[in-house]
Amino acid sequence: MSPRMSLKKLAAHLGLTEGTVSRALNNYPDISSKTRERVQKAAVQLGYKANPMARSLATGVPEAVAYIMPQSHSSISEPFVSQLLTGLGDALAQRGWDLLVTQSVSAEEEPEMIHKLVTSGRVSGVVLSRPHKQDARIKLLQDAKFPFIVHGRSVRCDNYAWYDVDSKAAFNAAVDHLVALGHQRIGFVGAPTYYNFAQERLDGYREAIVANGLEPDEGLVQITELSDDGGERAAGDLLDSPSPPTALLCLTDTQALGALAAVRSRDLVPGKHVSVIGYDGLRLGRHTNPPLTTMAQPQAHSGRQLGEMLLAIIDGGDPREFQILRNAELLRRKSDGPVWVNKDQTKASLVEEKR
Amino acid sequence: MSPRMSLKKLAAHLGLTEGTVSRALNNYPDISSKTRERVQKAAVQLGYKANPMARSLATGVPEAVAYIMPQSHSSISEPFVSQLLTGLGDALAQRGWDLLVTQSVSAEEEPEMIHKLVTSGRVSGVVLSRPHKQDARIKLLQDAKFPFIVHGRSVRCDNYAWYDVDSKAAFNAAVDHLVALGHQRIGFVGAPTYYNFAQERLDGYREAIVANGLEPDEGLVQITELSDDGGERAAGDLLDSPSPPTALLCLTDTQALGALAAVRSRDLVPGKHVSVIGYDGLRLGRHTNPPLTTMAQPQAHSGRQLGEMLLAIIDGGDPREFQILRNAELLRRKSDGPVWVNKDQTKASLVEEKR
DNA sequence: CTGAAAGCGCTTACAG
DNA sequence: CTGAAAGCGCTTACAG
Repeated sequence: MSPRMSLKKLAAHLGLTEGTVSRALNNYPDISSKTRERVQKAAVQLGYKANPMARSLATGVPEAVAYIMPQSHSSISEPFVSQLLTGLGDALAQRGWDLLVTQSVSAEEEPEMIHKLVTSGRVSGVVLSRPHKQDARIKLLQDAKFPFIVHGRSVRCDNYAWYDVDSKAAFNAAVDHLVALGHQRIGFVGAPTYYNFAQERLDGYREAIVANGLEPDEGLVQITELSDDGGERAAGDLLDSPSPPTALLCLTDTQALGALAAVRSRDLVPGKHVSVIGYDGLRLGRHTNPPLTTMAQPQAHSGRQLGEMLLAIIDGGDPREFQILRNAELLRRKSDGPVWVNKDQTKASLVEEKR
Repeated sequence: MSPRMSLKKLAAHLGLTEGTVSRALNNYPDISSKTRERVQKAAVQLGYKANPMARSLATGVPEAVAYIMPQSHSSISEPFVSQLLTGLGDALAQRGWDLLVTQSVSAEEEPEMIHKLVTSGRVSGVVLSRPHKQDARIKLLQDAKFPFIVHGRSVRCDNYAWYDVDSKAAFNAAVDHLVALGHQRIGFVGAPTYYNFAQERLDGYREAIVANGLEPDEGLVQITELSDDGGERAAGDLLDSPSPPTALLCLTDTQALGALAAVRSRDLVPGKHVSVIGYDGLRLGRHTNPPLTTMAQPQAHSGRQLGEMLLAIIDGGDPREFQILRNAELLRRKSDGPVWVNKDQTKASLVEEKR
């Protein structure tokens, strides 16, 4: 490792001034193509790369972007962040930019953290995950006119950039599917609705219940935490109720894992006695008992898209022109099936009997 | 958002020079406590924070560290990187440092990438994952005398810092456990041994086979890729062999997921007809069919430890003093059990019959 | 087309 | 104890 190359050394080596070398390297049009080539060749030969911090300081443009990690609720569904980071990193690498990862200890500190990030001058933009319905972080970023993009949407999402999957449509489709299988009592395992995606999915569920001419029953919806344990508890409560659902629709695959456990622990067979459908399309759903039917999000690459859009916005693009809505698709594995009807006992009485 | 505070403005506001204010902020001893307090109070009031890039440029110490993401082989086991990042971030946050995340497209580019990182001056240290037996990246970092720590170890690991779990001991324990259950033919589902952990675990397995007085049989070891599909194929080959194993020891939980599938698809019951043991202790193992017995790594916090150790090394600590070896523990769920013996047919003939 | 100079926002010897 | 100056490694008007 030679003692780190610098502009000064490179310029001296070439017998030029630093300014000229810098302009040659940055492809300024007013440099003769001859010296430009000479400079660029020498740069690669001597392994010269401009120090990004010095450059950022001089240009005022930090060549980095920050990803705010969501606080994890469950260690299970985190393949997402890894995939997202990979995609983001790819997009940034195209331009030689860096990816910073930050997190806040608590939800309350998030705005404070965003503020620091924005004023710190370390990054040119940020990507947010899992927005709340009313998201203080988004407001902050907007007020500061700071480039950002969100993975998901808040309620009012017309005036910023986002990438999201249509939760409502997905839950419509899931309900339709279950109804087509004969289910009339469909339970919903949800999460606190300050998360906008939790609200959207609940809305999608309710909407489809009505659209299918079923009786809405608030006793069929359970709000719980975003984890397998939460899903297990909520599903258990639903199954133990006087007139239990014959199908369980869960907010996430992680919750659905718990729901499967709840079903099994009552000596019922998921996919036979009780249908269970998750959302996310995590690969690990192939290995559950039984394999989990789920509304699968479109393949990966969301990270890359987010990265590219954010870059475009940093370049001056209008955030409102970067709004992508994708669709989830039903991925049938083995945890759903026709409503269970026994000769002389209904599903409800079967559950009754098990107690 | 007021027009970003600067040292200059703060100094003007206080009627002091930038130098004095800077020293007061950085707790130089030669500043009167009176002005120090006055300055620090004003700084918080006006929300002044030194620009990290400018500061790094001036001090020569980049206040950031890079984590090199391992190329992912499977989207399943990635909860690790998320947890690791969280821990690392926590450790760095104590000092107000940043966490950069990078990745290489291919294994061949890794050294090149490391080189760029080191010479770029953006970070003061790096953390590496999943080293190879002979790891070019480690050599590079050592030659450059650049602070780093590795999550895992290469073969020669006496002269740098690392955090690892004792794979060999874990696989000894797993074999002992299976032998105690009566297993004599224990299959091994592994991965390419350029990964040092793959080699260590294989060594641990072999060692224990011999120590338990069993006949080593290379026909019982299968090397495959680090994914559920890989595990499924390898386990399938083992089960379909003329004299199949009665137990399968897998390099990772992800592979074990595939092994479970292979067992089930042959109408055998994991934990009854064939025992399957994984390694990692992923929570999702609670939801497999049946729940996966595994050698569980010690609880989280490895990220935090790695971060703290790296910081200590950057501060001038001797890397050799930062080497932590932890132990995995057998986490029995439901995929292991006594060797299967039927009245009039052995396990082997049972498999035979299934064909 | 290239050079000389100022500046980005800090820190840190060096004086006094 | 504080001020004045130089410097970190770049970029970018401004001259010529």
